[in-house]
Amino acid sequence: MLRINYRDVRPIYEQVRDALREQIITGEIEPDEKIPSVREMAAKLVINPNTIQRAYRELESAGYIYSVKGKGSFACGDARLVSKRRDELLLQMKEIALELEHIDTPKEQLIQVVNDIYKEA
Amino acid sequence: MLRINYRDVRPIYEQVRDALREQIITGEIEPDEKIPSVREMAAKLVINPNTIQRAYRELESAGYIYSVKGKGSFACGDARLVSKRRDELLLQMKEIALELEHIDTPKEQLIQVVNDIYKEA
Amino acid sequence: MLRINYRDVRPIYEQVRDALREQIITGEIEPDEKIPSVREMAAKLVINPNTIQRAYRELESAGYIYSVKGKGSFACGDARLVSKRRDELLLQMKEIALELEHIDTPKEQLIQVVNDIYKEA
Amino acid sequence: MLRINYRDVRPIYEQVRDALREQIITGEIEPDEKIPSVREMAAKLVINPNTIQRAYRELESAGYIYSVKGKGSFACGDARLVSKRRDELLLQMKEIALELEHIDTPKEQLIQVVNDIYKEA
DNA sequence: GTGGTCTAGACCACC
DNA sequence: GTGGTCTAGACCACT
Repeated sequence: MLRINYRDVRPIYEQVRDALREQIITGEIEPDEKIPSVREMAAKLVINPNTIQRAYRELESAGYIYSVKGKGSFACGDARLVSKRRDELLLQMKEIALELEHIDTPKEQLIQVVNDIYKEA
Repeated sequence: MLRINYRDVRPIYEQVRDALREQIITGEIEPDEKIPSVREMAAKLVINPNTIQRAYRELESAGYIYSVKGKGSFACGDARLVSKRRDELLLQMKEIALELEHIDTPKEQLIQVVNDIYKEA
Repeated sequence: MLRINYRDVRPIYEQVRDALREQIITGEIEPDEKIPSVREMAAKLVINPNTIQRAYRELESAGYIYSVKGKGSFACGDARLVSKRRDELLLQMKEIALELEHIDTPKEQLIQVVNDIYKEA
Repeated sequence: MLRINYRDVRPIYEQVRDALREQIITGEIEPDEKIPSVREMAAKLVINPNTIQRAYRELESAGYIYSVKGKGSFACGDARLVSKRRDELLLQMKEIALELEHIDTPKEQLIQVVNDIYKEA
């Protein structure tokens, strides 16, 4: 279940956003399944509704959920959106790596960054 | 030489800003060397002075140049600028790698990107 | 309410920026609450929209608000914002105290300033 | 004598500037005494002349030295300039302390900042 | 001459 | 409607 950790370094809206995204990606929330309304979620977690709305807004613009006026928000099951986002990110990473190489950054430092991320996970 | 590419997706002020930052970091522009005045640069590139000034302003607040009223703008040359920029880039890369990990991208794909860059060089 | 003082030595965009930052930090503007659009604020204060936008742009790059194209600008409410601002101010104070020490200002004068502020409160 | 420390966290121009200011304030360099030209100083310290020029420029605008075209730069012996600068800085410090008090910063933190500065000196 | 601020008005992309 | 970029032209303070 979704739980807020106030000691987390991430802001609350990121915790909500990431948790829901995780549930959608893993299939815990099925495609086109309804997710709680902004008000329900805000009441359940005792959080400002604006914060929930921000999480939903980002999930929608990232293509993980879609909302239907008067009906609510629903999980989006389109795997192609994820793949498209992955390509964008890999391209951005390429450009950053290029500039890092250009200012003589040892390759090991870049590898280190990647390893650190995948170790924590 | 600094040249504007109107087909570039980046706005003009970002192109100017990034090109100058590059020249300062690589030492092409010497420490405390005077850079062209806002009006000179605007005339040379056939761009509105306001647009140049925005580029200069962002470079100043990022610590790459400093401006003196009535005198001009100067490069903040310093060996530490390179490591500062490197830190910026590594942080950006970290954030991108984090999101890639979140959407279940195999670690090997990230390593591949890094390897490709350093192989070409 | 936010009001412009034309006799203030600070430029207009700084007055707007500082006033909004204050409201966000103190919680007068709630987390993720929508703030007036660039055009609304410009109309209300009878100021050019470009000037308002500059204030918003600086607030965004400093992490106090976030803007979404086509939707509006929103406060980045977070308890950590206060401690962030406190760190900024303490750093500024440190630099000023350093220069004061450099010109042989007696330590007692600096302590006096601090005491005066906290006595009034 | 003035010596550069490359391990110092301060940039070179600040080291030069602060060292000269110190010598002027303490009277080691007498009022209206000529200080080395930009080129002489740059040659002696094996530093980019631009960097020396920046140090001199800041000392001039801060009122510690004055330059006469074709003759060189000279120490400024006017104590009133220092006193004026001190007042400016104390005023700035007052404003910062006011905002710090406003966001419930414990008075001890401000005192701490002052103490740290005067301990190092 | 220099940097810096401000206005007025246009255009774009996104929602 | 929204934020964002760009232009044209004015004015100020400082050197």
